[in-house]
Amino acid sequence: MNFKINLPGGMDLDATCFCGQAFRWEKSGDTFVGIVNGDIVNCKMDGDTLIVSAENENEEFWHNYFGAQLDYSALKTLFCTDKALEPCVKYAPGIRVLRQPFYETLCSFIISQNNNIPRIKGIISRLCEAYGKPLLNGNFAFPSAKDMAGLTVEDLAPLRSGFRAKYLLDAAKKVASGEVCEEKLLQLSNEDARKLLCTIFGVGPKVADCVLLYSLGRVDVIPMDVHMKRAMQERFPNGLTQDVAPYGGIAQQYIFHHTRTGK
DNA sequence: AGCCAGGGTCTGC
DNA sequence: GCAGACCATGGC
Repeated sequence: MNFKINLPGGMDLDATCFCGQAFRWEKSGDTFVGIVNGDIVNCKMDGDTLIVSAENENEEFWHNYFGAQLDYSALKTLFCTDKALEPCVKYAPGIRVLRQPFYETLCSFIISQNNNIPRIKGIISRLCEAYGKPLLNGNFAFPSAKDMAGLTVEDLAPLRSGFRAKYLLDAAKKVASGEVCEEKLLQLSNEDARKLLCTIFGVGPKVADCVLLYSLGRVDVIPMDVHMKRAMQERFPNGLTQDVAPYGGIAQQYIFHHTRTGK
């Protein structure tokens, strides 16, 4: 099924898919192919319009996924009133923060700890291949919590995820049992949701904040990794402005991408 | 060889 | 509450 989504302020698919927030997108010519919720998704931009080809016809879902409810044009105008933030926005103005499936996001950022992006992608790819549902063309869905809840660390050995394997299994068990679930988290404040996420063995403040921002839509949450800590110290000694703070997570994405790949 | 990568846990003060 | 060791793996 094909449909179009209007994205105010446009989107740079290249920057958005490869700025360290999502790990299951590939570029194929001028098309971007992602695996999302067990669906192979093909995307292309036409001006400010996103053309999506996917089996999942729930337009609401894709609106959510690509943050279509947010006017990035207005956001960027706001961000550029901060002269320290402006160069980060101008460096890759087409970045959007995606709202991704809960369990996949949780696992992905558990895997991300003390790790680099290419290796994160590799581990996730091997996890899907081993325990995810087969899709067309040799693709695999991200496994569900129930798919993984009965596994052992030995079962995860082929992933070469190192010390993170036991963390993944505790996340799988707590999500499969409903002890930690998206429905609960959505009702909680940032602080309480963070606390609940941190009951998972191997989930600390940074991973929890990534889940809050990239899956639960808390765009005011700023995950602080080493790059962001450095960037904030050097470029934003007084923090973000009061006007920007409610969208701090989105500003973070521009800052993170700029400090990592800019010069 | 040593350092770093979108950290967290555990121990000891 | 906070610093430091330790944790697997791979690229540079």
